[in-house]
Amino acid sequence: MNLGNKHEPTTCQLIGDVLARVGDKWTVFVVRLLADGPMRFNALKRAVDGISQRMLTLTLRGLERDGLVTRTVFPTVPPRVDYALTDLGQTLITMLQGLGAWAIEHRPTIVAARDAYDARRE
Amino acid sequence: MNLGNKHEPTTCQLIGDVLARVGDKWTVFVVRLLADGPMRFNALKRAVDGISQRMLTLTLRGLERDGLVTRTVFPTVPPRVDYALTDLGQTLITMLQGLGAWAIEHRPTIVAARDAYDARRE
DNA sequence: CGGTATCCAGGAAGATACTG
DNA sequence: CAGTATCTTCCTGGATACCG
Repeated sequence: MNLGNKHEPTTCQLIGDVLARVGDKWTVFVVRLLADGPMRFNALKRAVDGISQRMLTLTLRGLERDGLVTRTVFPTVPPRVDYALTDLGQTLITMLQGLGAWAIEHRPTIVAARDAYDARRE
Repeated sequence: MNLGNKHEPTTCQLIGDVLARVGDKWTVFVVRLLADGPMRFNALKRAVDGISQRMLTLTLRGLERDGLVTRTVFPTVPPRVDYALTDLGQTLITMLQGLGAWAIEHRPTIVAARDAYDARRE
């Protein structure tokens, strides 16, 4: 960890923070789903293929903590909990679209470079 | 958007790939430094505070493999190896600037949300 | 239904030592 | 100088079981 002695974080470190938040295994999927509207816990669990209950909980807690997602409990029986993006969370969508566009545009190049590299080393 | 198709990668998964590449602990720092021009191995090591030789090597190999960075060996004594961004690597810079702008703009909000959350749970 | 609590395996990353 | 090799430690995430 390199938070040095400077009092102001560098842009690099800020980017690092964002990526630490958004760059984990599941966050993008969850945020993307919530972009279309609020969802219940098990709806998310079903929609995000392969996620464990534990990881969904952790992901949602992290997003909630950073003010990107709200958690609303309806005290019914059986209980119901809705998750929804906050305004701040919505702004994330735009950024993710940027990432998505870049990914779509350059993926063929990257795959080709990867294959070439692997062939060279094989 | 449709997420059900399992045969072609969804945008979400593409974004996930990008984040897996760029979202690790050191990549952003290295790319940011190379944005200003080529650098030698030890220059990078000195500039990226706290990185181990091992992790710098791994980071650079990964970037090289994906065609984001070139590795040029000068067969001098002592040896000299320059790393530089490729054109593809340059396009990453723009994206990182987007992330940086988002981070700078919303960081206060996130920190506040985090503090509020922690206070609530404390 | 919507979680927690607990255990465990596997990979990521640090420290250190050695090499062309 | 620019790495590789090895060891170890730490953390992430999966599986499972249980609770309000």
